[in-house]
Amino acid sequence: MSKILIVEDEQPIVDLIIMCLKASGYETDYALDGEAGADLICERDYDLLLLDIMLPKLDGYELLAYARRENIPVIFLTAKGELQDRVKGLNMGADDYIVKPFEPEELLARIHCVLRRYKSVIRLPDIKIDTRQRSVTLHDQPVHLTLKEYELLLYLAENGGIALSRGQILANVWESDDEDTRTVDLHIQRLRKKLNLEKTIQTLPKIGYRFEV
Amino acid sequence: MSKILIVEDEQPIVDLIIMCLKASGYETDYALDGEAGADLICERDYDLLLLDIMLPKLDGYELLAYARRENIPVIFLTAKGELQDRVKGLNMGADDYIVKPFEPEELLARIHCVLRRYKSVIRLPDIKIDTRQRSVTLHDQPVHLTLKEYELLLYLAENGGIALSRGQILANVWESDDEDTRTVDLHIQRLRKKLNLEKTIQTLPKIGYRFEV
DNA sequence: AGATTATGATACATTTTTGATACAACACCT
DNA sequence: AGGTGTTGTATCAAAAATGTATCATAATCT
Repeated sequence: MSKILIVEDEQPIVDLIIMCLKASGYETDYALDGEAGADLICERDYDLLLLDIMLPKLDGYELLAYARRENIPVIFLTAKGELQDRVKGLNMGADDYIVKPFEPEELLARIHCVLRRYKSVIRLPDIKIDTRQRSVTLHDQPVHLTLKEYELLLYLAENGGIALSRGQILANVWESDDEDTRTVDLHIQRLRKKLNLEKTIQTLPKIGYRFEV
Repeated sequence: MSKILIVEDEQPIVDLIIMCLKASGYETDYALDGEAGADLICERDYDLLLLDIMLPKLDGYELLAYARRENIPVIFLTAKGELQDRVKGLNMGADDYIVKPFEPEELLARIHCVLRRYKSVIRLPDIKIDTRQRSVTLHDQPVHLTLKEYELLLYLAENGGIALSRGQILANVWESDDEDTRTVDLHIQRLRKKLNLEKTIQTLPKIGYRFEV
């Protein structure tokens, strides 16, 4: 079952949440300040974080950065007045928020929703990409991709069905605006070869490429 | 009418733009820094963004990323010297740019153009054009068009019912002012053949062509 | 009608773009 | 220093796109 970390400095709230989660079969850990939370995030592997924003030592936003690094979804626990916080958190990449005080049912619903929505695994025909492990398999056989190959694959997969110019690809994967280079073509070739994507990655002559979905 | 968000840190420019847009019947919002802009983009639904590049807190490129996520077209407002910015922006997927200071008429023209162009699916009898995919189907069967064929079709479809001279077509699709060439005729033929447009693309002898709608 | 001009159809030559391969530069690790 | 892996450039071959030339056909004009 999923493992959830709670970082929240008010013990009674922590206890309440843990009770709820245990009852629903989730595994839980908790930390009462940001630093302890950060340590746990690094040490262990969680499927979801519940983060208070106002925390001693390290605040929720900083923990959010940790979470992003490890690709763990986050739900913020915000106090009533902190609408701005909420917006900022969502902008920074939180997956949801819940306003304290909340009903246990609502919390569970949101957790369920985020976990379901949060696909660290992208499934394509024959290919599976696990963004948390940064691993790719073809017919369940692991395939080694270099960094650029992996990033390119991800970009293509995320933009499946859309025509992408070389310029766009370069800008987004390489963060370059070079015009006169065949780098993209070469990496497309390598991906096609490694993952049998000859048909899936369509060449659009004079335009660029399109990843068929 | 369309809703447009302006993100620009110079209030006088904002006021000017708002005045223009209101006069043309657009609904407007504005933000004076990148963060406020990001919040608005997430909260509300815009049809178009006008983005300055140099902005406090979050720059135009970052906002562009937000826009891409929500599929909102973007026009950059660039200062005179920033040609590189312009190129980078276009590569990253901006739809147009305009150099400050600009004439209100020009801004309106570009806005109009982008909004029209950004409709991603154009439906014609039997034919569907998806501009995001850069794909064309005839009776739901994909039809392969070359770049020029595709651009020509788009131009014709956008100017349905209007008589177009070869000169106009050449100017708009080929960006050429060649006089003595049969290129247009040839491409019209190819389109007619590929998409059963013998009747739909009317020949206007001594004039040019007209796409019937 | 016959001449003239404009357009349609086809074939082909040219140019441009992409695929494939080899290799050089570079970083990283031991 | 040597080995390994990644990344991008250079080169050539293959494929695709594009435009010209040519001739047939249709429309127009005197």
